[in-house]
Amino acid sequence: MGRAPCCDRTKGLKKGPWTPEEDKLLVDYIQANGHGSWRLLPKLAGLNRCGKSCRLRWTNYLRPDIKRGPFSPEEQKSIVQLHAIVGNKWSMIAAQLPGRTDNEIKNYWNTHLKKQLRRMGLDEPPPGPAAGCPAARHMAQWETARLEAEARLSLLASSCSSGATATTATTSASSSSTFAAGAEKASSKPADIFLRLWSSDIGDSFRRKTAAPALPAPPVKRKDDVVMIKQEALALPAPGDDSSAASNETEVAEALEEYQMFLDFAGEELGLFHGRYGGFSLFPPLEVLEASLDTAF
DNA sequence: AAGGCAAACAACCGCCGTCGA
DNA sequence: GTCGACGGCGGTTGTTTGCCT
Repeated sequence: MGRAPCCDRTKGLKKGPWTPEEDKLLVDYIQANGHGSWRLLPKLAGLNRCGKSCRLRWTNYLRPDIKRGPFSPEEQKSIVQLHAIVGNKWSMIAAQLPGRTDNEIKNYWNTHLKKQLRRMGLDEPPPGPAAGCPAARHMAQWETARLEAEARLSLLASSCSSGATATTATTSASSSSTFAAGAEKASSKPADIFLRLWSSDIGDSFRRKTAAPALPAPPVKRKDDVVMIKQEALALPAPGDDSSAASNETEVAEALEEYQMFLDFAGEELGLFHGRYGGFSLFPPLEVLEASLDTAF
């Protein structure tokens, strides 16, 4: 179903750059009355603009919480990481960067980061049909799985290091949503980027839009590692009585085994994709995953 | 100094999803 | 269930700015 343009062009509404006077009218009106209906706003505020133009001007430029100025290295890094995960979902990326607008991030990506990555030989996969190819979808699914796995590891690590039981992280191993809730409960300030991501709108969006693949049960390759991790995790003092401790042991063991499955399977997928994007992969090399296990425990 | 060019950024356009009548 | 209004989003375009020759 098509729809009529939001602005009646026959009325000679002004287009193009905004003047300081127009900005002032818009800011004054919104600060006094809120924006209400954007369609009615221009008339009420005395502006000869269409409502859509007013909304864009406000959200992208005039809003008081907008942070202007150059992107910090941390912000750049976040944008690259988030773009690798969610693609051109600028609003989702902007939601993770307080004070930055989707338009600003989009422009910054197109004018700076895209070129930087290209120069570094980290070009994007070709746009168009390839984006919907099975390999790309497969990759997105695995990224979802990896995020959850990393988040679980983060939660386990934070729970262990704080002396708390790992129960919170593990009782919900079969449920992403309860896991996310558990993660939030376990730490008001999530431990790292993966946990923050998983607890964020992005993680939520993944959980809703991209169902994690139904994992076949792959053979656990690095059994020694799992055993070692289990032993170390289980050696931690578990508060509560003995029966709950036994239950905790099982849950911890299950969670760790599940995480190991993620790692092993992702590692295999890494090998599959590693050369595809010039060595730039969403999946960290297996050694890095192993290192993260080492540092976490 | 002037013209050409590319980079950067603001703003527009059109599509989509949601909501209420 | 259908339709229209609305806001949001991503892609694209237009304008400005700065650099180079």
